[in-house]
Amino acid sequence: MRLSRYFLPVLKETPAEAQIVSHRLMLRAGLIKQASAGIYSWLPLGYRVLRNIERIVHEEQVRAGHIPMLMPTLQSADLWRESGRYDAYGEELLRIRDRHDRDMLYGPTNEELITDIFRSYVTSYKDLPLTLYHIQWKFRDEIRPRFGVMRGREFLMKDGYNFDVSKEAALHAYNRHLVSYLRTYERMGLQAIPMRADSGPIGGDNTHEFLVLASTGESEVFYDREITDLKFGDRAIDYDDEAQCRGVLEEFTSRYARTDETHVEAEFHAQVPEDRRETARGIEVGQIFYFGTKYSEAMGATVDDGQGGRVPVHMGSHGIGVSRLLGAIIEASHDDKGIIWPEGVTPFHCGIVNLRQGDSAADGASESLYRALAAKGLEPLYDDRDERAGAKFATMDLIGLPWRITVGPRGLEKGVVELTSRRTGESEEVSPEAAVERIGSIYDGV
RNA sequence: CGGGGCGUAGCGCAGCCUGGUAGCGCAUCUGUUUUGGGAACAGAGGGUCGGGAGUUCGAAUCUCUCCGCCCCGACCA
Repeated sequence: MRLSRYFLPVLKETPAEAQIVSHRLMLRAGLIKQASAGIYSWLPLGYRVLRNIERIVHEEQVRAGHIPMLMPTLQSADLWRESGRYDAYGEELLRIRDRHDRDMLYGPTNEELITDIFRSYVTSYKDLPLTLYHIQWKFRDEIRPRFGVMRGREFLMKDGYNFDVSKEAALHAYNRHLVSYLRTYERMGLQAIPMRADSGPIGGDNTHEFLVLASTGESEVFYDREITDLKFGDRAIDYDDEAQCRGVLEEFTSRYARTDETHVEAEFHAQVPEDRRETARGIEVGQIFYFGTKYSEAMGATVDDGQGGRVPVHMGSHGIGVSRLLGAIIEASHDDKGIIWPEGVTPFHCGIVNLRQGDSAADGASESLYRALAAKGLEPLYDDRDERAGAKFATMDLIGLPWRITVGPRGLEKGVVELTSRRTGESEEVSPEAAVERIGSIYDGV
């Protein structure tokens, strides 16, 4: 993409309403624009990151054997009356009436819809196990939206639902989700720690939240410092292997890690030596639940058990806050100049800064770099504006592309361009061909 | 919803207390000189001062009312 033809409204000054760094940077870098309280438009650059996060979530879900689909945002109140949640959910549920005076609602979650789909078609244990998921906009009419996309009212969420014939099978689904979530967050450059959580209005008694440590997080967290040394990495995993999935769960959840909702000081002290006790703040970026037959019983989702009877299916639900992840990633990865995108989610693979627009050598070298990167399947953002170098660097630093190639007449006389890491700030002079190779190899396997 | 605050040019703000018909910085546009970390000079455009009502000869300014937004608290991906 050529910056001169793109739509990237960066702000030099910080908008007054933004309190936390990720919100400020999202506004300044031209990622989002507030439409009304807790509701945002995704501008082109922010949309690219959102789509990248979505893509990673899809890839990891499919890898775990889960099946993508799409359910509507607007739902009939009738299903929610069936589950009992139409009245139980409270003011966060946005209730809407259509022209025929039918009660509708903007879905805050989808247990009812998915259970209705399931019971309409699935009648045999032979069709299980089954996990369906979608990535769809949700609406929760928060009392006080704040922190930009971190606590919006409208937000994009991946929510998945597993259906299993027994509790044991459903717990494997739970473990499988935990493993796939660990992989998902790591691909985005995040460390998200599973912590024992509270079930809230979804219900159920087996649940973990995934927390990204950040000083601006809304939850207070208590954990054993050893947990932060755990990495899932690129280990091979067979998602159908129950023992393997359970092993990962045990590895990542055996140490003390809880949010303020479930924290018990005495247990914390008993289980963790003093020098490893950490108290910090965290951003919740996902949650997994096993809730048994709560919805299947209420809504009659049963299957033949193979022995002539019918049993309600065991279910769980699993969520990843896709739009919130942008905020979480920025909170975890920025400096005083702007965002630093992890390679996995960056909106463009690298920036090209032409220091002397209009200089035929610099223009020509920039153009050929641009084409060479594109030929490798990479998408560079080429700042071809007739601006001074400082302004171009400031823009690149703000929007946070992890790599930058700087092209100028002086370097070209020596046959080199400058390759700079946004994260470390370190530069090296290499030939244009070597720069293309290096960027290509960085993104191999990302 | 309770408490606090804000709404004036695209953005950030001053002006309001003490009424006299709107200003600063950045951005934008034109021109010239510039160009290796947010350029300089000269000129230009852009505002029914959130909406409505009232007081007044006269309202951004005072009063009432509605709307929107932000912050602190109770709720949550």
